[in-house]
Amino acid sequence: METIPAVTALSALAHEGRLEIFRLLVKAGPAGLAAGEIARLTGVLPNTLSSNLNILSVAGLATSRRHGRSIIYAAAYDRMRELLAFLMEDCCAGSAAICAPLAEVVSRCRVAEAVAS
Amino acid sequence: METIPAVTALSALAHEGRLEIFRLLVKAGPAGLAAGEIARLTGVLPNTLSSNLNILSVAGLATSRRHGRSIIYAAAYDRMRELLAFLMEDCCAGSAAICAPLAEVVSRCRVAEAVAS
DNA sequence: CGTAAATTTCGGGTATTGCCGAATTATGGA
DNA sequence: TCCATAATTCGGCAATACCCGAAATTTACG
Repeated sequence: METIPAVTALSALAHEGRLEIFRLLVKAGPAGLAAGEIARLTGVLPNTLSSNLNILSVAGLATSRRHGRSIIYAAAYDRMRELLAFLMEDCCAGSAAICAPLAEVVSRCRVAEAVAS
Repeated sequence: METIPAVTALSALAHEGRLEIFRLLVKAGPAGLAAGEIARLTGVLPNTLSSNLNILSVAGLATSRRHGRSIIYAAAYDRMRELLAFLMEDCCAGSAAICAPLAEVVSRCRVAEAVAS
């Protein structure tokens, strides 16, 4: 991942409301959530939400598809993984002090998945 | 790590110039870099740099100490690790699709460190 | 002391962001 | 067709971010 898209993605996540939206989308999984449902869950106005969903989409962190009258948003797992890889490889360039301890976090994630499935 | 400091850190990194500064600091290691040296390396004006260094410091991503007439800035490895852990655990809450593939990135970082040492 | 060097702080002007109310578009159903 | 629903787009306003030149602060050194 290059610098500019990484900065765009970081900027998209550097907002409390959008971070909450992204969190909801990740929890919802590939099935995603309708915009209206996100508005209901978060309590934000539909137009504000629409703007923030668009920012996440432009940053590549969310995808959208129409389903009847609703538009379903889903987290873009690949993009988020790319962003994390960018940050980690960027950080690890000089030292492993940051990334090496994250091995435990990664392994915990895998365990969580194994338990869930 | 809680949401607010995470958003602050993300916001600090969501800026091309500050991301470049942080990258330089990480590469420089615990020894850090003098503000003037960063200014020379990046070509930004000293006052603009000072402002961005302050933003990184407030976000907890950089530390500073005086050394003679210079002020040495260094990357705050712990804070960056906390931020990455926050993002990964936040992402992994529902699925390992994002974090599990990062195991390879982590292992590559460790190898790099082993080679370097 | 007095001066130079390193960095920060101050003040501004411009650009961007964020939020809201209102209007608009798009879809599904009676 | 007509209406209700879902979501977006538009216009404006307040707040914030960014960058710069100039001045101030802090430290080192003769």
